[in-house]
Amino acid sequence: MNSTIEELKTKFQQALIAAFGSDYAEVDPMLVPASNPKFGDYQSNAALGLSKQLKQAPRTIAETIIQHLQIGEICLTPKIAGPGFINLTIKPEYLEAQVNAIQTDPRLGISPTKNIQRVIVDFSSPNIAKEMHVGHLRSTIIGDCIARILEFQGEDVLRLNHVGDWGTQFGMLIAYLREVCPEALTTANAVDLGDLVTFYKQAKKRFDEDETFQETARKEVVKLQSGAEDSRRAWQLLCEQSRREFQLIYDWLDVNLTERGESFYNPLLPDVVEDLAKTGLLEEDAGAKCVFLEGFSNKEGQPLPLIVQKSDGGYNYATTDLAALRYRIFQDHAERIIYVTDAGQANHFAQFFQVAKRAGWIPDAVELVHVSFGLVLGEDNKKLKTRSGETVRLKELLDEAIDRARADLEARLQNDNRQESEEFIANVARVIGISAVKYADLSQNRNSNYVFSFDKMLSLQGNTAPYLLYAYARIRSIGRKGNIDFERLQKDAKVLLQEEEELVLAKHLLQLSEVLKNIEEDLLPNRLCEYLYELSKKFNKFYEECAVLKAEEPQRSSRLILCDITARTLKLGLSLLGIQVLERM
RNA sequence: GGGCGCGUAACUCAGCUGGAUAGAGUAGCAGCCUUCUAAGCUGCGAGUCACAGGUUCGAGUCCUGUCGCGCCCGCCA
Repeated sequence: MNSTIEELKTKFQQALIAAFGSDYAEVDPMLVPASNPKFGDYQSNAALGLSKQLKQAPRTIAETIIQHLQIGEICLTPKIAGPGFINLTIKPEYLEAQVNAIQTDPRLGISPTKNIQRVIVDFSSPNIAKEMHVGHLRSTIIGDCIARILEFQGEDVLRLNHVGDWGTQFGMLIAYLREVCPEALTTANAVDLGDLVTFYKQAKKRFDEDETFQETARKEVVKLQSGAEDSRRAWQLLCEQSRREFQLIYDWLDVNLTERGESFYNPLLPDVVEDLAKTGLLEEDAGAKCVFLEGFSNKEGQPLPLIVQKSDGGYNYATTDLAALRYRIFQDHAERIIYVTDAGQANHFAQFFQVAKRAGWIPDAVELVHVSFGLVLGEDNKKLKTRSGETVRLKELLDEAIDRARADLEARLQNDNRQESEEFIANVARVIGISAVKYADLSQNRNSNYVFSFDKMLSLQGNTAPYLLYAYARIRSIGRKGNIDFERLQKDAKVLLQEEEELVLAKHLLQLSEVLKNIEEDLLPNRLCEYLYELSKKFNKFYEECAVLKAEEPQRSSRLILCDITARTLKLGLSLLGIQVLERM
């Protein structure tokens, strides 16, 4: 199914050619949703822009365009308003036909993309032997959502977890554990991740203070990198331990990822440096091999280098990222590579992208995108920390969301005198808690910092997950009450749009495809949240004004169809956010 | 010193390629349940879009500068 806006765009282009000649074939009809419902559904701003070129008044141009416009099937008679806007209102019959068409379509009228791209979404990426923190939570939630949307659009998506499982920190940690807790290096589960994190902090402190220890740690890195049996085994144990811990979080969040950590690229690092040398970009500075960057300077105004091999011969993250980039392009055949990390790494991405481009490693058809996001702040507007100043453990954060959701639910059950099973309560609390956390994150423009507030995200009012889940549950409740078989409804019933609320709802239902198309380009999940929030509001208004079960036929069936499509749209939209729905709540 | 981002209602935030009178939600006030889940709906008030210039028929949106906040800046990731 073609989207209405696309169809209208084509009609406008034809009208422009008919009116002003083929020179105007490329003119953008500037077709956008109306800025205010009283102006109709869509507006074209083309006449205003053409005024200078045609040396005519915008309103005159608008009239000429309308004379050549053949949209009688879709719209009521266009109206010229203000300085020269062309306002369009979609015909109810056209809307009815569109709604009827999507009703029988499992994809709700959204056709998969025709030019399938190989897309890599690199997200989550926690560090082994460290606790996942809220920054990883944002990356995980946003990355998963983007991956889900691209997958639904039909793209060939590879979700990669670029875990920090390599590098100097392991030498440090292993050396330290050899001293204080050798069993951790030989026995699975000898210590839990929390202890490991403590050891890691102690090791870091020791590393910073003790030169002898630094030397021991460096030797340990060399041992590990050269493949020494016991070091290797110790490293593997640490990784497995962390991996299990991460998996618990991913299970809670319902997130799938393919782990391909930094260590994977280890054998490819020497080639990166060698090939850079061949391009002539590589320089040596203070013993380090580096590429000097364009447009980046240090405090003294000197060009800044991207270091790919340290003076001690070791490699660092820039090298790994370059190796990963080449692998993704030449082995995975990625055409679009999306990195979901915090905005603090913007420099790093701009830098190694630049080097890769100058080295000629990025084919024209490949797009590199850093999807960055702001910090998670506490309600004091500072970086989110526990009261004691520690980073917040993700598991505890999710637990608290679920506990609070449960407390809210139980209070309400008591208030309404409802009896529900423990299983029901536990499930509803879990879904609400987790979705509240996810939705709070996704519903904000990712570029800005985000203030984390349990009270706001779990609130029953406003742009929150519970509000959307409630709208869905309300519809399902109608279905139960009326004993409706929505599958059978599809066969013979037709939608009739008469009341204002019905028209408004139907128009909104038809816009999902456009919204998803935009998100595929700008990768802003908050646009989908906004769409779903508007949908819920419009449904609630409809619910308030239009009785469904008590309506007479054929209105009753027609309204049931609207309910059905709304529910399916909410379910689909929420699933793209990584959020489950509840039949009852 | 440089880079990136942000600055919109009392608070938290939307605002898509520049378009009509800048929108939501919270909080406040006033209404609506014998009716499909009131976790809802309706109404009211609330703004120098940080500031100053510029481009344009038209700027919250683009350009330049200033101020404020945050993050990042050579051998950690």
